[in-house]
Amino acid sequence: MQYWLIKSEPETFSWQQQVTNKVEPWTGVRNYQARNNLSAMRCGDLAFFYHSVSEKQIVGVVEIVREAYPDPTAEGGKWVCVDVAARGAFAAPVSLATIKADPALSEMALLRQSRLSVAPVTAAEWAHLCHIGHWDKP
DNA sequence: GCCAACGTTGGC
DNA sequence: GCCAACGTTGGC
Repeated sequence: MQYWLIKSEPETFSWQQQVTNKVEPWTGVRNYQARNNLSAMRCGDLAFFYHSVSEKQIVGVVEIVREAYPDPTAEGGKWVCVDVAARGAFAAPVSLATIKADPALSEMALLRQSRLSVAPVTAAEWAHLCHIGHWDKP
């Protein structure tokens, strides 16, 4: 069981759309490190859904429901995508400013490598963020 | 294989 | 809108 953080610009694909669609293919990743992270995801893994650019906050949680397969939006089968399903919104979205200000989260991949759109999250970071985001589902 | 030029992401 | 941090491309 691993934890992740996936980014989306809300103007491109938002949490609200994720909730409406329920299951969504996470396509469009064109970065090798992010692709490696996608490939390492397993069914049942959980990921934070982060709104980048205009909001810069974690807004909800998704579950990986289909492991890496060729991204239909890419030519040549070079890139992969996974399917994710909405598992619930953060009652209190956690902003990037909050994450930056929290010593317990200072080592997050999100901060260390801001351009990485699919990043790993440690179990400790996950538990801490769920706590301050008031997300108490299993 | 190196590196300058260019493009993209994402925070400010 | 600007800029820092990366990543990619292409000339040498």
